[in-house]
Parts: sequence; structure tokens; C-alpha cells
Amino acid sequence: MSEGVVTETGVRARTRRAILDAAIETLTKQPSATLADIAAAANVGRTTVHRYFAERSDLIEAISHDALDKISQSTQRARLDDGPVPAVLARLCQEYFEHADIFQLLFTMPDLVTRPEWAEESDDDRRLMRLIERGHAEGSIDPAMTKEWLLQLLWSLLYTAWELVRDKTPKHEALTLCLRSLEKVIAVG
Amino acid sequence: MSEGVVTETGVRARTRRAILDAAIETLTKQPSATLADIAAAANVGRTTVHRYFAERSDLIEAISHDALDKISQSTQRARLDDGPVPAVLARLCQEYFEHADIFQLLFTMPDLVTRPEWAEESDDDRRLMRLIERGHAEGSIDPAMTKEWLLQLLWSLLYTAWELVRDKTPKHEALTLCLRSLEKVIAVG
DNA sequence: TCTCAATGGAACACGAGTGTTCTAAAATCG
DNA sequence: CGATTTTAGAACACTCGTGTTCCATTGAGA
Repeated sequence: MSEGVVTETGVRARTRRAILDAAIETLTKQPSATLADIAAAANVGRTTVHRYFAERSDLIEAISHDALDKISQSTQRARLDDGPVPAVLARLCQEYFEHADIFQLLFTMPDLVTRPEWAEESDDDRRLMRLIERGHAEGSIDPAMTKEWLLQLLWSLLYTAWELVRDKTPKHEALTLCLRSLEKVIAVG
Repeated sequence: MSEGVVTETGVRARTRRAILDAAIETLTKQPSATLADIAAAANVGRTTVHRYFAERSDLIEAISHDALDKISQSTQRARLDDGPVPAVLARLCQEYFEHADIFQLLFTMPDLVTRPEWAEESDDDRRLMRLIERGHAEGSIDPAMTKEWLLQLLWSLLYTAWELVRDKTPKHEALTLCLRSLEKVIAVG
């Protein structure tokens, strides 16, 4: 009882994490999965799930924030202001590509992106926007390809790559196709 | 009673169509929509829905077949064997782009494409494969871009375009971005 | 106008998922 | 080892969507 609600560490933190991961994995396979399914996947009793997430909506909310966190961390690691724009985009792609679970989930649970946390433009979005603007200004990105389009396209390419992986294409090959396609799309001329 | 089950025409056919359309529209907005929601959207009693589609799964199945029909018709109209490959792909894109409802639905209801009807390669798929192979042979499509990738990418580009439209981008602009991107991706060199 | 198919709405039983409470067992930590 | 926390599982009530039945009303076509 010495630690507050802020820093959940030790057993509780690990159990919470296990439930979260199991929920992400299970819901990706079956968006309508039951709390019982998730509990089973986490090797945990259903009551325990309720102990950590009072209602189903609380679990969904936690998943949503977890996804945003992972995306944010990936964006950080990509160092958007460091180097020529096409190279940065490729780097960002590779970072995002690591989070297969998140991308699959976002596409199989469209409800997630319609949540309030996703509605407003995030800092990441703004940074990405500025990156593309920089590319336009520097002449390294085709001006015909608008910010909005490229932003959406980036995610779609990643999703497409992961679809290929699901169909037994090697990861590195899918990533290569993804990167090469993005490269060609942004190329000027 | 003079006509068999085969040719449902007149009132019944129209009601069935109305329910189907309402279901597609409603489920696109909310994949977990109730039969009551769908009935309301179709301006029809819930009982009537059950009268045309005994169980929910029957309605889903009908939607699935309707989607396959529309895709098949679009593919036919695109005349895959008629003209240079890049031009054909652009034409196909435009045909598919008309069926916004279907594309949105397929991405919001992933269960659909996992149904048996979608599992096996359709004639359309095979025709498309051959088209891309022709492009590879003729040298009009970048050999680095594999059949599987381009097939997936085509759909993803269309979905991305429709996402843009949902965010208030004019349809023609979204379609142009889509076509231009596809063109650049398949370009050799 | 008459007839019959088609519809809407109410009522009902049923199943499934959810959220809660309680108790005994197990794991953790001092 | 003993004390406390954490857990699993059973039992329960509750909600909600589903599928069915029945009946009165509507509407289209002969």
C-alpha cells in the first residue's frame, strides 16, 4: 500500500500487461471476442480481468492508449528532423512495421480510431505533417502527393505489407515492397 | 405463385434489395449494428427482415454474395484483355472506385473476406493475376512489384482514397491521387 | 370491389455476454 | 513460518439481441 496508483509495479503491473497483450492479440483475431476469451488467452480468471478493468469499455480504452503510446514511441525513435525526408520516411516505416499487433488491430477494430483520443490531431500527426511539408519545400517529395494522401497512404502500405506477411510472405520481403513503393510514390517527376 | 424461387421480381425483389442496401450502409457505419437498426434503416419492420433472411448469418451471406457480384461486374466492365496493362489497371481502379459501399464494408467487416466464398481464388482474381503477369512480360510493370503485392495494393489504394473522401476530399481528387500513385508504383526503373 | 400476398407491431422464450459478490485456494513478501 | 495480497471459480441477477408466433392492417393486382 506504500505506492500510489501512479506507479503500478511488480505483480500487478505484470498481470495488467498480460491481460492487455492477450486482449490485443485476441481482439485482432476476433473483434467480437468475449471477455472470457481474453481472460483465457491471458491465462487469468475472468474475475481478474474485471479486477483490473471494471468494464469492457475500460479495457478498450486501455488498449487504445497503449496503441497511441507505441505509435508515439516509434515516431520518437524515427527522429523526424534528422536527415533527408525520403530517408526519414523509410526509417519511420521500419519503426512502425515492428508494431504488427497494433496495425492489425486498428484495421480490425475501426471503433478504436473513432475514439476521442484519436479524433484530435496528435503531436505525432503534426510532426509528420511538417516532415512532409519539408519534403515538399525541399523538392524531395512529389508536390502532387498531398499531405493528407501520403499520411493515409503510409498506414495503408504498412497494413498491406502485414497482410502479405499473413499470407506467408517473408517479413523482410514485405517490408522491402512497402519501402520501395513508398519511395516510388513520393519520387518527383 | 406462377413464378418460382428463381426470379423474384416486383415487390419482393424491391424489399429484399432495400434491406440489403440498408444492411450494407448500416453495417459499414457500425459493424455491430442490430437487426433492429438495419430494419429501421430500411424503413421496414424487424419481422420483415426475418421474413427475407431467416437468420442474421443468412443476411451476412447475402451481403457477401452481393459484394462478389458487384466486384465481378466491375471486373467485366474493365475489359482486362483490352489495351496496355497500365491503362487497364487505371480503368479497373475507376470501376472499383464506384463501389464505395463495398470497399468500406469489406474493411470494416473483416469477417466477410474470411468466408468460404472469398477463400478460394475467384475467376476475377485469376484474370487479374494474368493481367499483371502480362504487364511483367511486356515490361510495362516493374518486375520488383510482385503479383501478390500489387493485388493487395490495388485494394488498399482504393480504400485509402475512400478514406480521404470521408474526410471531405473531393471524389475526383481522391481518385486522381489513387491512379497517379498506382501509376508510379508500377512504373519500371 | 374483392382477394390474397405482404407488412408492422406486440409478445414471448431463449441464449449469451456482462458485471457483481462471495469463498476458498494460492502466491507473495516480511 | 505467518500475514497479507492476489487469485480462480462458482453462483447470481441483469441486459440485450435473436428468432418465433400471432394478429390486425395495408396495399397491390385481378
